[in-house]
Amino acid sequence: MQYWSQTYIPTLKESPAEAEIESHKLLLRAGLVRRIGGGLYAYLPLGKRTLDKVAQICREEMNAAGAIELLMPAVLPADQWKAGPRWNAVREVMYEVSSASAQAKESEDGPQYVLGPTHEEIITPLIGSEISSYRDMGKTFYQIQTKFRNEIRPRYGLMRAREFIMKDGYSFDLDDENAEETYRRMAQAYEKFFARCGLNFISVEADTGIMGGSFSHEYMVPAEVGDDDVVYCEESGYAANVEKATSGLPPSDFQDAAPAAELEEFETPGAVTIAALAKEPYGIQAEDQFKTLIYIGDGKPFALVLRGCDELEEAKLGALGYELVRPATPSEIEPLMGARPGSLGLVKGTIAQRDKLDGIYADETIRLVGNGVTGANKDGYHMRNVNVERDLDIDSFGDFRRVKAGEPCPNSGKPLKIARAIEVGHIFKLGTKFSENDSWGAKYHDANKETKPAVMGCYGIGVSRTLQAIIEQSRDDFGIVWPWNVAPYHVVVTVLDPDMDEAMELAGRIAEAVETEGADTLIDDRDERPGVKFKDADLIGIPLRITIGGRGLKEGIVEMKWRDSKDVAKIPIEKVESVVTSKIQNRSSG
RNA sequence: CGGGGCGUAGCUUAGCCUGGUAGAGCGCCUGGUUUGGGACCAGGAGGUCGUUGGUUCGAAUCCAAUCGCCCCGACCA
Repeated sequence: MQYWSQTYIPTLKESPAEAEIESHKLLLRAGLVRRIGGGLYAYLPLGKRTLDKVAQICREEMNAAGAIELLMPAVLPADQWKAGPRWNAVREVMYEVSSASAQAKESEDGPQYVLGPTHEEIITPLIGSEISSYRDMGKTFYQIQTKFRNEIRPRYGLMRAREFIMKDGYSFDLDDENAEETYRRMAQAYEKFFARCGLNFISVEADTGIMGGSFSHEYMVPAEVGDDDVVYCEESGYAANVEKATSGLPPSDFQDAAPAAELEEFETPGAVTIAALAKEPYGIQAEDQFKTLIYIGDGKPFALVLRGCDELEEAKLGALGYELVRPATPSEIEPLMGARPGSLGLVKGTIAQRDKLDGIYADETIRLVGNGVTGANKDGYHMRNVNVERDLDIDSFGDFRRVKAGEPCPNSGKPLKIARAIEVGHIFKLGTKFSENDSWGAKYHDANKETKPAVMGCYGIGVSRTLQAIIEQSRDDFGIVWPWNVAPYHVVVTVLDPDMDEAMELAGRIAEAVETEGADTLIDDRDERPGVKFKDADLIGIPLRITIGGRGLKEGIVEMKWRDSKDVAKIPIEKVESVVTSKIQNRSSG
């Protein structure tokens, strides 16, 4: 048990200006965290307690799923990253660490150390050097640790911070089959973990991004303030991150629209946007236009074509196999194509330097366009009656467009919905991307003495982000409404007259009884007015409040109120210990 | 990195446009009256007005630079 006067819970009546969203305001107002710098937070005692609760539940579920906890350093040798497959891609989000004496050397060779943003590059050679027999395969290791990522724009408090707490796990299996079994087991552990945190969440198909690997799922908490868009269908259960989502457009049996008219060039002075061509005097619907985009992949330009009405989903460019991809600049585009952006097209024979293009990729849905319009690679000119097979110079087709709400679900055909969500977990089946490396990978000898790479998976949970996601989802006008399992204290005994020995003794007895049930108790013994105590108890969101007041004592009762209910129960003092403990048993088991 | 906004006491902010040397509420300290949903009275402490430079007799106020924070975008393992 803890006396309020002995701990430190600095609640605020007003929200500091730094906070924009409700969960961030409540983190500050309830005295859980304070900002130290941009994207950097100190956990005050109440925040630390809650963070520990979330981490402990995570630990329990990982252990229950057979994972083994370890702890790796946060300061990592840069050489180990440089030897890995994604140094260049990941470097810009990494903090570099240098000692004063090493700085001169580092300026030439890059940093000597980095702060760990994740640990594949560390655990793979670690386990690789430890394990060499197939008998030792089938292990999953995890740690709960501070991670560092130089977010371009930290925001929303703990939601996207430069330093955050993460549970990262890594599995090493004999083969694909075993790896997929591990993946399923971790997925189940994730479901249990988020459920125990009291979260409403969904798992969605996700893009593997820079991590690579064969497939992945994200755990998403629906919330307006989320950073991700989730595409879903209630009918079929289909759910995917918009980066990954596909729709039933185009239909699987569709055919190219038939060419019907002669290709011709026409003047379009000043019209350099899809919208401009859609207006008079041209009146060409966006659906009937081709959108041509030039990107640079690992230094090599390539072209993309989509329907004018569609947006490129950049994450889908990952399928093209480049390590670093960025949009080309106008000065790169003009000599290549022969025109500035706005007049670009991919009609055969019109591209100034076709041989410089590393590839021309088309979204499948452009096949729906017949007699379309595209740029002529000549400023101020477009071409009409453009047809896909006949006229466009395409190397391959793929899925590059971003799905829009209302499009048919790929499984059920019903309209897809889109919702904002917070990503709180992400699991990947990695395959052998890391383990197969000859010099530092993780390989084992099988029963036939053959050397094989371990089939890996990796599993992340944003522990500190989960904490804030819980608040975002579990609050009301008065403050946080903690789910039982993650509440910093389960019960607050609000003593309205702490000067009365009788009241304080009763509070102590109740707290002792409650703690034997495993419930953490906070006794509000402060010399404050009742209103202040009630407001603070609501703000910090303790699930159960027992109020002891002089008035009630005269009647021989105390009051019991759940944070998520308006009802106040009056309980005779002689029964209070048994009543409260039985209520707690119900709540903590349910 | 591009666009926008904001930096005045621990927190929320007024004052800035139209220059004359800083005010309020909350919080904090002292005393008193209060005591079941953020009390009241009296007194008090606390601010190099983000920083630096410039204009001016005089700068929180005007100008410039810089730093920091917030929002939108880009980015996001």
